Amino acid sequence: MSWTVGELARLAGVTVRTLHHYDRIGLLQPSERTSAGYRSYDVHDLDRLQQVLFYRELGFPLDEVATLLDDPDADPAVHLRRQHRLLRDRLDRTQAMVAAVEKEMEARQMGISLTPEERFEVFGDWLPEEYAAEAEEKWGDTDAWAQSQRRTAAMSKEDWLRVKAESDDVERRFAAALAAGVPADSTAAMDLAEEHRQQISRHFYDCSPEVHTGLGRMYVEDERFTAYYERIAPGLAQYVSTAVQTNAARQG
Amino acid sequence: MSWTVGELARLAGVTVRTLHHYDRIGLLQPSERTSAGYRSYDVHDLDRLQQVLFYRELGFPLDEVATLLDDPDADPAVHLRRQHRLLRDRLDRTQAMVAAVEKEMEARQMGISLTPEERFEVFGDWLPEEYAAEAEEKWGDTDAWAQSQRRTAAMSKEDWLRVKAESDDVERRFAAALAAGVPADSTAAMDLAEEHRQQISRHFYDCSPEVHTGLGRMYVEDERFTAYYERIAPGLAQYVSTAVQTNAARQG
DNA sequence: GCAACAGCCTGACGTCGCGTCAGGCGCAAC
DNA sequence: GTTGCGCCTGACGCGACGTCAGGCTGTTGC
Repeated sequence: MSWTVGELARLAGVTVRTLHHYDRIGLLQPSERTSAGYRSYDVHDLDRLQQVLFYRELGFPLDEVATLLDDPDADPAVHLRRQHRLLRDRLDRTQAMVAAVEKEMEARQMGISLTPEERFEVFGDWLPEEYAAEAEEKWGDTDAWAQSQRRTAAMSKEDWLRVKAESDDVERRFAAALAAGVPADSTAAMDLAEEHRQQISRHFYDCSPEVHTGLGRMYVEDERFTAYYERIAPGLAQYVSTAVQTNAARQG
Repeated sequence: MSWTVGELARLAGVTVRTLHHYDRIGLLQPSERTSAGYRSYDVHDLDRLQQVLFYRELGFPLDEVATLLDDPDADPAVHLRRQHRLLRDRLDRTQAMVAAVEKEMEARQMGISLTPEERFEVFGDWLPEEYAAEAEEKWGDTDAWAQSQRRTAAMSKEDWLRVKAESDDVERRFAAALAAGVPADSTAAMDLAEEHRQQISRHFYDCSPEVHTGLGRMYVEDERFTAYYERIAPGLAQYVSTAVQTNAARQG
């Protein structure tokens, strides 16, 4: 059994142009061409298209989709598990948005209004979806990653909220220290950094001082992390980074 | 209280460039400029930005967001209700995708594989999200729309599935008639069309023969509907359209 | 046996929602 | 008074296609 572009397009609910595009960029090349140059897709191509559409729907850029699908040691089961996780993340996120809307409706009915921070909270909940893929790219082959995957996979939504509350707390105390003018290389700041390290070890993976140093560097080098901390308070990314790295040096 | 671009960007989790862009295209213009030309956002701007981000997250193009927000008789409560609905649609859709992934996992474990149609089913479930906005644009001020809104708002997920199964059935029988060479203006095809009309009346809104004629025209004129029917079978859009319009003429 | 027509092909340019410089002004701090 | 961060306005770039234009192919109807 094989399909022409038009047939596959109808089947999958995309346009012919999209399939042309995927061909051109090498994301999905038909396994055959007829003598007249017509594209001919077989069942494996169809399989791949399904995966592509899945990751695309979840917001992955096409080049990342390509690297995910071309990873030689990612069998179908790996993809299915990952997709399952990503979807659950999305469910959680959507539920959070529902909750936010309901909160606003209630507030409105009671005639009160929310603070600016409260109103944008739901948009700031970065951490899951977007980052998951990149993180795996970088550290997918490390023990830490596997360990983190196992632990977080077993976590319920309530577990997540507890973990998030705990880390929010440390972040707030970091921000307070920064605002109070406490130097980033002071003992107080380093103690916060140490607390941060132990949190990671408890909830995600063994975070040695060396690993923590790497994380600290990333907070100022990877703009995603930088943006995350800067949204809490300007200068916080650099502050936490310094505290973490000084603390690691103290331990070592 | 007012905010500079940078402050608002951090608060809302977007970039300064994004706010510049929204200003340029008129989607969100700061209520004031300082003497030096600096943008100054007040609490209403902040309010509007939140709405913009909400609709954007739900996949609306920015110009549609603008028309939604600039609608004079859409008070905040209307937006909240709509957002609540859109989110519930999204929850359903995501849950359907989770179910699809789990179905695949099971199939894989039992060593069987799904049919191509089954595998793309989840991507074909058009109808809600994307269309909702446009539909309201076109018919938001009609009685039919209000009626449909009231009824569908009260429907549970099971109700939806029942309705969908019913309409799928008629669509399949239309496709079978087309495949069997039954003319679109035959009594058999018109009977199917009549069944279609009564389904709409039962589940959504009073669909008079005249309204049904309009719908029929749309099936070939609006490419979204055309695509929907063409995915079931090539030529089905035109076929259903003709059957519906001939049937309406018979009634009239 | 050939005309008609739907479907396929390859450029190539357009669009949307920003990202990313470049070059320059404003203002608060040291 | 200069250092430096934040703001400004162009202007070009990019990802993921949409949308013609111009031409070949393959099936169907007479």
